[in-house]
Amino acid sequence: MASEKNLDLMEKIVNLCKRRGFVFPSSEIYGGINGFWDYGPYGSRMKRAVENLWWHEMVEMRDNIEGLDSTIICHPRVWKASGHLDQFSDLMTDCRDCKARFRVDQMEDPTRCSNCKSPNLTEPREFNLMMKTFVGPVFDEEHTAYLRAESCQPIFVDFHSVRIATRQKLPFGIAQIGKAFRNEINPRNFTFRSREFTQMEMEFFCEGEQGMEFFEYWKEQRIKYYREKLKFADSFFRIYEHEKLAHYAKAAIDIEVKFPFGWGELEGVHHRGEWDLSQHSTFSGEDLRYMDHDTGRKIMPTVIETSVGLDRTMLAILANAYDEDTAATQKEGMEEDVRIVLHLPPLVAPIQVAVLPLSKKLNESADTLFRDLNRHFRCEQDVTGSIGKRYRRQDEIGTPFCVTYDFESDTDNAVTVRNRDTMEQTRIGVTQLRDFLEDAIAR
RNA sequence: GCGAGUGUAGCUCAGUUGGUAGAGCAUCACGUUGCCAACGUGAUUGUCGUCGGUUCGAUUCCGAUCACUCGCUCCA
Repeated sequence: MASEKNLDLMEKIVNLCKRRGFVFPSSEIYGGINGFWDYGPYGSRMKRAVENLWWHEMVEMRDNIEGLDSTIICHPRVWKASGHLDQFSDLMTDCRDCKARFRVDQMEDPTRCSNCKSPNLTEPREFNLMMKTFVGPVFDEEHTAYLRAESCQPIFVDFHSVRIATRQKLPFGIAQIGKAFRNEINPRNFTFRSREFTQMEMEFFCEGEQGMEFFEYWKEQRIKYYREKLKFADSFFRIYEHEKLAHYAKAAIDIEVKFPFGWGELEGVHHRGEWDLSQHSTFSGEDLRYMDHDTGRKIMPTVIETSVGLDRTMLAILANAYDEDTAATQKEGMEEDVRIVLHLPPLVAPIQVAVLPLSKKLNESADTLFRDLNRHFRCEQDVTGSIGKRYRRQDEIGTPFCVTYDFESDTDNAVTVRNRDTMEQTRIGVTQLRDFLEDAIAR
C-alpha cells in the first residue's frame, strides 16, 4: 500500500522534471538511450548550485583540502592497479532456468548450470563494467583505454603532484567533482543508477594511527552537511554500517536516503587504509610515500574517502522537496485546488527570486528591479498570466521568494515578498530588499 | 541479463471491431481583472515510440527493436 503511494511520487517527480525542464531522457528524439539523462534549464542550474555548495563546504572553506580536475580517460594501467579491469573481465554465463550467473572459469562443467544442472545456459559473455574506447585512430587492443569508473583513482595518481605543488602536510585532502561511467547491467530508478554520472569525491590523507579518528570526523561532517545545508530530516536519511568490508577497507558507512523506491545509497564514507596508494606505487614504480620532515620517516598515507553521487543528491533533494497541498482558488465552483510545491533549500533552488509585475503596465519598473536582483541571486521574471498562476509556476520549480511589483511600488518604493512555503506576504522597501533576501536565502 | 507490464499532443489520458486521431490541463495572442492555477475570444501542437511484415489501406493485426516501470539479478 505504501509502495503504491511511493510509486506515484516517483512518477510525479519524473513528470515534473520533464515538464518543467529539470531532467529529460538523453537523445529522446532518437528513442532515448538506456541509462543516460540530460539536465534541462532548471536542472542544470540546480545541479550547478549543488555542486558549488559541496565545493564550497569541502574545498573553499577548508585550508587543508585541495581541488583537482583530472581527465576522464587515464592510462589503462591505472585501472589495472585499482583492480577495476581484472574484477570484471571474466567470461560469465547465465542459467536461463534458475537465473544464476557464473564465471565460466570457475565452473566444474561449463556446459551445465552449477546450481540446477540445467544445460540451458547463455553463450559466455565478457562482463566489464568499464566503458571502453580507443585512444588514437587505430582501433586495436594496444590503443584501448577506459572511461573512469570512479573519479577517485586520478586523485591517488596525482597525489604526489598535488602535495608538492601545494606544500601540504599530512593530514590533508584532495577533492574532485567529475563524470564517471559504468556499464551498469541494469540502469534503474530514473537518474539513481545511470551509466554516466557525476561524482563528488574527497580523499583525505593521514597517518595510519589517525585513520579511525578522521573516519569518524568525516562521517560527522557529512551528516552535518545533509542536516544543515540540504535540510534533510532525520527520518529522511540513515547510516548504514557495512558489515562485510572490501578486502582493503578498515571501516565503511553509507549515508542512505529514503527515495520513493526505497532506501538507496547517497554517499559512502570509507576508510581505505593504504591500499590505493600502495597499489599505484607498485604498478607505477613511483614511491608515493610521504616524507615527514619532522621525523625523517617515509610513510604511506592512510586514506579516508567521502564519495557522493551528484545525480543522486539531485534526486534526493527533489524527492525530499516534492509536496502537494491545497490552496485557495478563484476557479469557478472550487474553493481550493491542489498546489504542487518543491520545498527546495533556497541555496540550491534553480530560481531563488522571481520578479513579478502585478500588471503588464508595470513591466518596465519591474524589469529594472529584476536586472538589479539578478546580479546577486538566480532570478527570473514572469509577466504572463494572472499573478496567482505565476505564483504557482514558481512553486512548482521551488522558487522560495516571489517579489511582486505593484501599483504602489512606484510611489512608496516598496515591493511585496511572497514566501513559497507559507504563502505569506511581507512589504519591504526596495533598498532593504537585497539584505532581506540574502539573509533569508542563507538561512 | 531474465520475467511481466507500458508506450497516442509539453503533461494526464480517451479512441479507432483496420479507412492516417480527440478531451482536459499546459503553452501563445488579444481583451478584461489587478495578490494566489480567475474569466472571455482566438490560436499552436502529433510521422499514434521506431523499423519491418500482412493488407487496396495499419495508430489498430503480426514480428523485431528501442525506451520506461515493476519483480529477480547486478551494484566490483
